[in-house]
Amino acid sequence: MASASGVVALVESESARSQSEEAYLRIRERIVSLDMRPGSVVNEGRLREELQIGRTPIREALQRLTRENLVRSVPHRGTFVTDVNITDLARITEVRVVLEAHAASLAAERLSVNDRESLTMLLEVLEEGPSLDQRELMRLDQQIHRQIYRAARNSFLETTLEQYFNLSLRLWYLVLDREVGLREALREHVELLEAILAGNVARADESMRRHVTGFEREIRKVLVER
Amino acid sequence: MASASGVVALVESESARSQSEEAYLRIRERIVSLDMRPGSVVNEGRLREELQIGRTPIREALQRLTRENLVRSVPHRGTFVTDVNITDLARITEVRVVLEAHAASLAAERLSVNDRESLTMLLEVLEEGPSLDQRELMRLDQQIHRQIYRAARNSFLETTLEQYFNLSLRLWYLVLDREVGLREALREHVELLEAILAGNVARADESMRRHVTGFEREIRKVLVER
DNA sequence: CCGACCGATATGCGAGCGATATACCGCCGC
DNA sequence: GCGGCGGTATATCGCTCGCATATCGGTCGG
Repeated sequence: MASASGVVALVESESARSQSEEAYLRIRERIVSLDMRPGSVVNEGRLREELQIGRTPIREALQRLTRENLVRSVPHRGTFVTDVNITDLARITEVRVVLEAHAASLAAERLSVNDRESLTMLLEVLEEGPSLDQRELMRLDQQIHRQIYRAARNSFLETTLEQYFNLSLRLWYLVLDREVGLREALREHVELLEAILAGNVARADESMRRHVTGFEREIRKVLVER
Repeated sequence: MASASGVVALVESESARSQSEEAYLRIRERIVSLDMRPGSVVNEGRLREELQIGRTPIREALQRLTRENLVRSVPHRGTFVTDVNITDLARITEVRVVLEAHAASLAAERLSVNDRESLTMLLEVLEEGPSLDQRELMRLDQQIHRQIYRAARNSFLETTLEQYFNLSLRLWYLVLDREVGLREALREHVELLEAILAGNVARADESMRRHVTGFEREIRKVLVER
């Protein structure tokens, strides 16, 4: 018995505890990575057979995604993946700028030994940045942001930022194939991490503001010409 | 049939569309107003009979409240109203300060004619502030904040702030009977509204920061001596 | 006195039923 | 013959209900 559950835990180690959580994470991944395209309909029955998960967990996952603005549900008409538009991009960025900057400030202020170590490692990876392709770059960006959220030591801030980050991440996926000028984000990241590691609160705040607004500018460029 | 549903719609006009929503709002109200005390167990069956609502809607409401940190659910042990402590107060305030201030800035920047009118009305009510008791004061504070959220014209920011506001509101209820020095919040409000109405972004930002941190200071005073 | 079993309790999940809103189609009026 | 309208059909959803499962506390046996 114990060994069986041990194996299960091992197999599903990454994904989930409850089926609800599992469904949520997998559907979210699909939406963020554009595997389910913006504006397309979400077919509950189809998800059920594809994920091999019952109706209740799927339903709960969709409700959660609705609250996070990744899907939109119209009572007896259907559920749709949220569309992408420039207005939302601007609104999301508006919030992200102040929250991310604040997180960076707090991280600079409260940096623990462990967090310092993690950020230092990320900085080292950044140094060899030019050898990375867009997907690796994106993955690295994720790690950096999430590590900063953790380092800010505020669980409320962390979960809120996680939500907004996923919304932004989908936008990045949208422009992934057009060689968009997000490589200069590398320099921004270096500056940002150095500021945090130096405990320079004001500069960390400032750097993160530039980074997030720069991100928006680049995404917007590609988005307007669609 | 049509008339019956019409009557129902009339009776429940304010509260809900779906039973899920109804359950959510009513349970949230109970928690925020301390009718369900922090740390107490949430009995699903009891809620079911008290609210005359089925199991699924209650369950969905509780999940939503879990996401908003108003209840905490431990897998097969029970669901509890989230406890209150000074650390959380500090963390919540940390986020609120930057978000509320940003909302105030945006409101000052984007104020529409209608919003201007609403805020002007609230300002007039404020002028006769001293005649208000604590509960009315609290209600007025709610209206002011929510109106500012709306005036900021950013739906993402609005929903996020709504969540944090409810968390804070519960803390206010906690100290409601001790005549706590939140009356000076009146002056802060006046200054805040005037700044927004004048379109003074920097001052709106500044005023809101003072207001939220002042709020925290007062709550904290009462909280530490418990 | 300690450990293991067992019942109580509460949640997680699945399937079906009734309600509802839309879409389509046929009919009526112009 | 064409356009507007009402009725029916269908798909989806919200909710109820019941079973499976996991954890805890108490008790019995060693």
